[in-house]
Amino acid sequence: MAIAPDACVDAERVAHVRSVMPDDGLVGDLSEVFGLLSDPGRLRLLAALLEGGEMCVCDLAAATGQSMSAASHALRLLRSHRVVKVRRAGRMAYYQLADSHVRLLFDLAITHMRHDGKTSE
Amino acid sequence: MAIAPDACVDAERVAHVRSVMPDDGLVGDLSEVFGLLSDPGRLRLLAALLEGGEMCVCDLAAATGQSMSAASHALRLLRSHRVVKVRRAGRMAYYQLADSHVRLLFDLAITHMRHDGKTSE
DNA sequence: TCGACATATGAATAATCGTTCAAATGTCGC
DNA sequence: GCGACATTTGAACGATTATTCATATGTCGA
Repeated sequence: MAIAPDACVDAERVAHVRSVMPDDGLVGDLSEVFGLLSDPGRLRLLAALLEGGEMCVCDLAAATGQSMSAASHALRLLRSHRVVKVRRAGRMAYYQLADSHVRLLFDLAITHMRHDGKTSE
Repeated sequence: MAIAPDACVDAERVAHVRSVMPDDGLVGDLSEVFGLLSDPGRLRLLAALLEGGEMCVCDLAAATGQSMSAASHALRLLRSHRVVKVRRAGRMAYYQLADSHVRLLFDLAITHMRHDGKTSE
């Protein structure tokens, strides 16, 4: 692992940066949240819910172009992280966005990043 | 794959949602960007650069607690997506954040998400 | 109760990703 | 040029992740 060989290191600056570095908990949470948003299928689900309000799994699958099984798995992940919430009515399950930070992030990203310099290589 | 069985589907709503669904290009770019931010090591690198301004690989490795090889690999990824840029001076390589949308996203996320309701299950 | 249906789940495969080690590149001081 | 050094790179391995198929759960209408 070799955390810090003492070669070219500017010890003072490194110490300062380390002192203000967000703790492992925050970094871990952040990376998990971004991980949730790093899949096109899940992104499309969120986009659909942002537009459609409350939708059943079947409609979500159709609107996002994936199988119902895939949609269900993805929704389960999002649900376990409180990004979406479910309302059950009979044999249907209706999903909608939860008021989470993730919603804000996604909303900002999708509105702010339309048409501009690409991010790809 | 089974894109749309015509069972319980509310065809009208599905059609509408599909019509405003961001295209594959945008969705792909977005998921890539979020993917870049979904790793604790890369997140720490960005946090260090946000605080430290411009730093060499050796300092970045020390400040983020990873090997120089790991840091270099991560920086390479971030560089290829124009999230960071490099300035070379002799045998050193100095990295700093680029003025990308990713910086804005990360900045917002890290300042807005400090200490609050967890996102874990 | 029976069969069709909406959704959920588990297990298995395949693909992707992060980390590490070893080695390569290019630079500096002697 | 030689050796030490900062960084980069490639390949290999292990771990995580997405996707699929098959099946399970629970609900509705007849």
